[in-house]
Amino acid sequence: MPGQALFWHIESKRILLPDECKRIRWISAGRMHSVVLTLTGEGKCRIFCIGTNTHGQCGSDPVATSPFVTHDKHNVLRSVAMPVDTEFLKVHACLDTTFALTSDGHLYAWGLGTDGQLGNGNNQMQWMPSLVGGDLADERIVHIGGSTDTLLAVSDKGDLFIWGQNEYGQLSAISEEPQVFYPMHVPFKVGKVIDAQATGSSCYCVAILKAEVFTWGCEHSVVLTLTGEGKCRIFCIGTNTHGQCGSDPVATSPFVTHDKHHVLRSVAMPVDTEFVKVHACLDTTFALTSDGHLYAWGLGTDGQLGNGNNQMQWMPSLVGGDLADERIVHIGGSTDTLLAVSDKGDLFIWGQNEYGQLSAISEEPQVFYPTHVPFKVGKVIDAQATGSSCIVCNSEGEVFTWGCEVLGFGPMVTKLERPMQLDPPLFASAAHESHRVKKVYAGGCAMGAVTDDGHMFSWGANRHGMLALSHRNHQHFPYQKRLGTPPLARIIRYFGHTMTPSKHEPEYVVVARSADEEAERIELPTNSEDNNTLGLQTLNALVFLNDIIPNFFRIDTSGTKFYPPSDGWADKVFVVLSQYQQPPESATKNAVKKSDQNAKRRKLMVESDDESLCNSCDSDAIDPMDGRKGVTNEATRNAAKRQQGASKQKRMMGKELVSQSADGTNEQQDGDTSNRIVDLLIMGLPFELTEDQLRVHFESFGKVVHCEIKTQRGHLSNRGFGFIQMGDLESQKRHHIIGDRECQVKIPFSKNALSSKIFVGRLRDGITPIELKKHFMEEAQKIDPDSSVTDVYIPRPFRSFAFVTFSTPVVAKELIKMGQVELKDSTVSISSAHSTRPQEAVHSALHHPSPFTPPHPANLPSDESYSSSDIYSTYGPTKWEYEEMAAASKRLTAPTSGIQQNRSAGPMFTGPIHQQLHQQPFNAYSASTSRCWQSNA
DNA sequence: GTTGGCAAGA
Repeated sequence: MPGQALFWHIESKRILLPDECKRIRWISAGRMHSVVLTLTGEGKCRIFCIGTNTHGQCGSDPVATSPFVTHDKHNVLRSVAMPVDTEFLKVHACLDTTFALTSDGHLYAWGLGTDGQLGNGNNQMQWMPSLVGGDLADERIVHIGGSTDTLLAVSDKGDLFIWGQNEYGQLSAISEEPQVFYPMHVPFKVGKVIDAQATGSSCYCVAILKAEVFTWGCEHSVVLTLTGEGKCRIFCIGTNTHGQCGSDPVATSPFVTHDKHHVLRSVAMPVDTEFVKVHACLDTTFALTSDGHLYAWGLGTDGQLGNGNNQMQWMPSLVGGDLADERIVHIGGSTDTLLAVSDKGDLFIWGQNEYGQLSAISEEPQVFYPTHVPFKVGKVIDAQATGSSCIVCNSEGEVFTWGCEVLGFGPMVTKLERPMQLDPPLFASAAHESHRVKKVYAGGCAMGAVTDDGHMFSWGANRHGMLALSHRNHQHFPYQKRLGTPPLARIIRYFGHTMTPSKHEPEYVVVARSADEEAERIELPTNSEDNNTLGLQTLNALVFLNDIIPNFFRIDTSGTKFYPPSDGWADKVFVVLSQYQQPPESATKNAVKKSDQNAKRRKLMVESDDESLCNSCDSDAIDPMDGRKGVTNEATRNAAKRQQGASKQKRMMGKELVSQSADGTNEQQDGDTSNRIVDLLIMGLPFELTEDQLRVHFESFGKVVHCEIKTQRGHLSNRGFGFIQMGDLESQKRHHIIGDRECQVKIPFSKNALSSKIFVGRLRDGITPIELKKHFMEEAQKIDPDSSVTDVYIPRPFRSFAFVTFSTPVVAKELIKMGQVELKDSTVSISSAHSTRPQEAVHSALHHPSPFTPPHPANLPSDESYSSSDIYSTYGPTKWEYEEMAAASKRLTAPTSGIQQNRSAGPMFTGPIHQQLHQQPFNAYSASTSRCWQSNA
């Protein structure tokens, strides 16, 4: 930004930065002066001060020049003459002293030094910047704080240094003198300090004791802090509707956990002792003391509070049951099932038991007191739980799981009542490497493990791609994640937020390999989230066996999925004609002739042939177990080998049967463009991708007429999007993974395109996005059976309106024409959603925080920091999906069971048919391979 | 009673 963008008004004068200063890096304000760190176009650092210079705090001689003039006759500021020409990261101003921190960790100071603020051993004023000495000499300083005359610095190691004024004894840990003239290391046991500040009479710092110090639940977070005196303070932020933030949700607003100055209020703990860990599950919060006592507050409907009842409780209380005489060292559990571990390595569980994850101790759906489980799993060191399963690791580095859904034993094992050990070689990233696991993770429906040599593995239901595996399939075995991108913190975050969304039970379509009655049969799950449609990605043609009804199947507009018959899929058997089984051309033609002359059906067959072609080109979509791989990366190959070696089970893996390719185009397409060849907008491209690589990718789907990647004006770097024009319509409608990124292929905005979004007014409070989606899905289908709701947005705080977007503008148009619809016993109004985008731009320019605002040190990016936006990242669910998941997680439906495991099986009929179709998955696991641990009980 | 985040040629 140009220097002129930043100015001060002093005595009606407009003070400017020199033209060469193009960017602002940091600003800080003292009592009567300010300091700004800028970067020139060449990346040089320049520091400017403005304001009162009576003590030299603006970096010029107050005797030689006017004490107020820090700018020239053109009102352009003069930069402070720094003794080194290096990179500066930060500037800081306290009352009358100024500091600048270099990128190599040296601190410079100038201005008032009467209380030793300059840290140079004396109490003189000094207008020329000088190096701050004392214990900082051999340290790499990363932070400077202090608003008055007491200063704190933090080194890259997290050590804390203090100096300056000590009139109130705030530095009494190091000195009894009223001033400390050199920075001194303070050996407070506060862990790794990441931020430190001081008032006129007190100091505080935020320290990281352990990574677990900050955890988050469904709608709230909890942080454990230490004061300068080493006192523990626990703060919660977020929704307090169930008292999970530790204040009375009735007496106070359920959302306000801070005072009018936006300062958080600490949770009133019943004991003033040292806390070592805080933990949040969905709507309940826990704090663990150093002497092994666990406290809980928040939602207790499933017995999460472990106090014997099912009440909500905002005041922290001691967790009881079998924990009473134990010294607890760990608390885990991401949803409503909790696990605690004692110092002896004993395991205790309580809370929700709807999926039998606690069936070793109880048959009830809830367990209200922590109960010791006598599993023979060795000395437990870490324990976590998803919404339906548990995972522990022991001191030998062995991992055990039990419960429901994906447990890491392949698609066949979806229910275990007792812990079963995962094969250790699954956790070895190479033959010679360690396979000892030291830490396990669990979210709503996925798990993870980290070995003692730092390798990370994950597995579970891959909802919304939350496992960041470059594909959307469930991961049935531990799969090694290459760390770096995305960083560890982010992956952990996925685990923390992977809620199981509610879903209607899918139907199962019985499909036979041939019309022969003896032929093997398989059940295919329908997409319950999409009207029980059956995806066609892996099917070449479907022939209805029992009866032939013309136009029996309706196919969606993209030609990729079947709508269910009017009386559902049940009680019918279908035959699949696979291209691997029969000569494709004649067989397909015969099938068409014999069974159905319908033109739409023929079109489908042509398209589905094409679909299989697409699949075989899409390297990421290919099963790593399958020989036909394209560019499968090494990690995938290793994992494939590992999985092959680790399990003798025959299994069918591969892509989801349910089609996703319909997502490739979105609501922005209008009726015309969807059937015309147009330029396609490709978003989400890897930044390093070249046009040639993009062309090669799209050429595998057909002729490429035009290919272009957009770059910054005057730069070579790719802006992450480009345009493609394909030679034919069919290859235009694809779902693409380029590099390791899932890219969105869209038809660009057309100026005269109709809007697919409506404004819904007069909504009653309490309506959820899920309810809105469901209702408008029904409304949409009355208008166009092929249409659907693609987005629902309810602005928060609730203002009685929402926005609903449909897959086609026709639905929006018709609903707007209707003007209103009945929704849950009330009438809601419908009107067009007028875009406010131009105003939005103005609004944001006026009201958004200035881009100059320096980030809070605690928010600076680092491997261990995370922002709340991480959970909405490319890899994870969108905000709306997240909200939906969070809401849904409160009424978890029965986990997938039985045949649904086939959802992730496929491609169809290229491998053995599932042998155990009609058996319960638990039975499918043979006793001979079972290493199921039995309870002593 | 009109929007979050995403980010969008020529």
